[in-house]
Amino acid sequence: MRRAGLQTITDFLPTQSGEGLSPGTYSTPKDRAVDQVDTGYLQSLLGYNARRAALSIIENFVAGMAEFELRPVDFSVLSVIHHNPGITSRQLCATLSIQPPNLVGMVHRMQQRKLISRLPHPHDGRAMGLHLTPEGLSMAQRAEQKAFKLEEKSAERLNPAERSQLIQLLQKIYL
Amino acid sequence: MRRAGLQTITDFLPTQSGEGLSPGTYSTPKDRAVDQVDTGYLQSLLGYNARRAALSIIENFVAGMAEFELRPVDFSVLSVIHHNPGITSRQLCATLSIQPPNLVGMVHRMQQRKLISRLPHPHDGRAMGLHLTPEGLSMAQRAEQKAFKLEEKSAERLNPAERSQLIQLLQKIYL
DNA sequence: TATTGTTATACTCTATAACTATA
DNA sequence: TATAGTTATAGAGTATAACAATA
Repeated sequence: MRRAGLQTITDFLPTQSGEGLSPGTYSTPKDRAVDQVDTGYLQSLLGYNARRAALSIIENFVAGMAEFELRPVDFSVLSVIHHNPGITSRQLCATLSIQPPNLVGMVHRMQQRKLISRLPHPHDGRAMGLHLTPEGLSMAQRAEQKAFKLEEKSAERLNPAERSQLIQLLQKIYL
Repeated sequence: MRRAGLQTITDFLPTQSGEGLSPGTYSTPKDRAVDQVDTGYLQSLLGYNARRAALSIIENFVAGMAEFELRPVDFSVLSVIHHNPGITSRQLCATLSIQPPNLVGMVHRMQQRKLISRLPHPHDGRAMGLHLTPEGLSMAQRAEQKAFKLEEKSAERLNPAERSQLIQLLQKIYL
């Protein structure tokens, strides 16, 4: 299964922070072994750190949400419907940057699990409104509670002020 | 191609920050349309923000590195070899959390592009040391310079102190 | 017996094209 | 003509199993 693969890095990257390391030239002795790998340069890159931290949190999240059989994306879908009853597939896709064809299966499976129901849209005959069933609501509430505990675990080395500042800084990047 | 897909969310998630929103119960009128999607809950989750920020940076990075034909992972491989000449495939895999079979092709392609060379390991006949060619060194230097510019762009709304604090906080999550 | 590098391969995720029904 | 939802499908990423060569 690929979900465990979220711990893999494969995507990461960028560039130097304010006082970062110099990209300078390195002498390359071709006959010496590397005993300790120097990751200092990558660790000076914001993108590398963001990716690594995100993967760490996701890994923890995946493990903790296994009991509900919810992948991160499933949790998000459930949660967005929870807080936006009647939302359409299209709105959900726009909100979570999911391609419409890729949402179809997720919604279908959640419907089979009796977590969500699709009702006619009040004034658009093409669309369907997504709602939680009582079971879905119960699971959303329990999953959100669990998510809170998992977040506490991931951020255990941050105090409340740091945690909220971290979120603020992250939002300055992408919002 | 999938690289563009990095803007897709699919993975995100977690839980509530210190003073986050209440997961509480919501009334669900089944006959009303959603006009404005409320993303407040997800935005209170550290993991969601980390994932979104990482994707934003990656998207910017992918676009900016296109001129070098380097994906983020290629950049990281090149950069780690740059700063650790003679590193083995195995060490590289451990450093970047790449599965060994998935590194083979990357190394092979970079070798074909004359960016890296593989030399016998000084005291382990099974292993090969990875080194940059002169062309590889030149590209690593230029790419790292470009990465710095791209990072400045991604973090343009952060001052130097905020940028370095963001990195510190991220490292408290995963290190 | 364990490890390095490798091949082959399966599975998951993501994107695009094209269709239908309705607006 | 444009949009919501859908089907089919291609492509990229990631994982595991198994092997030869060397430690």
